[in-house]
Amino acid sequence: MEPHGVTSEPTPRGRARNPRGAGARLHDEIVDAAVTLLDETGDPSSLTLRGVARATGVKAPSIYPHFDGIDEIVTALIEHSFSQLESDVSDALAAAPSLGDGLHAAAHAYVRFGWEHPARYRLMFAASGYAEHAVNAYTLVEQTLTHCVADGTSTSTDPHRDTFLLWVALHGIATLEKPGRAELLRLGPIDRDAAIDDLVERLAKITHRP
Amino acid sequence: MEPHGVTSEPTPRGRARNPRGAGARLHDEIVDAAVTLLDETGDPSSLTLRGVARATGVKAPSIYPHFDGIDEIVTALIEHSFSQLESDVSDALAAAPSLGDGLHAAAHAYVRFGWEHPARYRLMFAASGYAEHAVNAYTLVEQTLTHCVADGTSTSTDPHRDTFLLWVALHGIATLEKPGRAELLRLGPIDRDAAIDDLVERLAKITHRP
DNA sequence: TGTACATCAGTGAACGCGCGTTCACTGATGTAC
DNA sequence: TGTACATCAGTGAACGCGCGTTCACTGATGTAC
Repeated sequence: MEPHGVTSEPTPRGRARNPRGAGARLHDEIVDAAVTLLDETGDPSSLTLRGVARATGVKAPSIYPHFDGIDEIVTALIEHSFSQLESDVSDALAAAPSLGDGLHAAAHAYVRFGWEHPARYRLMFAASGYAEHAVNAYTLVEQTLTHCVADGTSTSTDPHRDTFLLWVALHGIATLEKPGRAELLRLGPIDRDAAIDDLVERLAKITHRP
Repeated sequence: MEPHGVTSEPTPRGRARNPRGAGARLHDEIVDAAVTLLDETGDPSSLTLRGVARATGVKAPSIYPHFDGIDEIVTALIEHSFSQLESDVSDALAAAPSLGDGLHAAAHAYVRFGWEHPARYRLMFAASGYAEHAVNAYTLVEQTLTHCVADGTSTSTDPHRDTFLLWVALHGIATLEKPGRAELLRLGPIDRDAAIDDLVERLAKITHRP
């Protein structure tokens, strides 16, 4: 039993103070906490300076040595998320046994990111400055598609444009959220994974399936 | 000249008190003000009860006889917006000289709504309850596509699924915001209106152009 | 080796602000008699 | 027709809350001598 009215919380949330030279560690802990907070609440308005501090296990003023305000934290969160998305996509491409497989795998990886982190995915593209980041994954796909054309896997006559169409469509399916939603929409059962494959084939003009 | 320090604002924002039986008028004025506020700020966090009251030209407590809180206002805003989107799409369909033209026109109308009201469009689909509303525009398109198949305009073998693919793709291009963004993205000049036509043709399998 | 001091990571207390919500009110307009 | 009253649309003042931001501080750890 605790003494009356005393709830024991000596260390804040189990976070131990960082050792001497490692103050910079808190910087990354703050970004990680913000990511988790957004993923768990699903609500961008939960990203307040005090809220992120709480989630990090630290008091609000401790944020300032690392970030000038919530906007800088959000910027860091977005940057972090884009590089995660980019490596998801490039890993999927790299692991595939063929170029055609690679395009399919990359598309699934891209959409999966959106389905698994819907609030974060939305925030990434809601900000006006997503341009530079998005371009990386984009050019990766465009190059692959160009190779597919050289290779005979695709009959695209304009890989640049077709990559754009594919990207736009994948972005759409990624933001219309998870499988299971189709039933909710009373559209009858639609296999969303198969839909991704269809989009790849029709928009990137992949002729023979893996 | 005004007397010292006195800014003349006798009537609040030019709004005149509603006449006797017409208290319900304020209900619609509040929704309209919320729509305008969201469209103009582009920021869903601007939708606070006090903010909407200000935009309506009324004090905060005056909201309560009409709405229980900001959530009810947002619900009304979303409903209003979906019926606007739905009539945009069905008007475009109705005005077209042929079924194939109709599909193209409907697609453009749909995407235009997203481009012209980006924050509102996002909010409509961010809410978890968009299902029932979205289904209306969806079935309208599905019926048209089915007629296109009967008609020979489309070679689709599964209009239900292809409508889904088309919708998803249009949703994608609608949320990636306005033309002009492509240059910003350093993707080179991509004609976004032509992209919409491409999506319609490839995903709804429209064979002959209007 | 001991000790004074500097540095570093982070806290506590306080502030002003806009928010949501309540309650009693005001003043114009319609209605009963 | 006149007058008392009810109703209706909306306001003013106040509250507690979480927010962002500031400032002086604490206490542990490394460093100079």
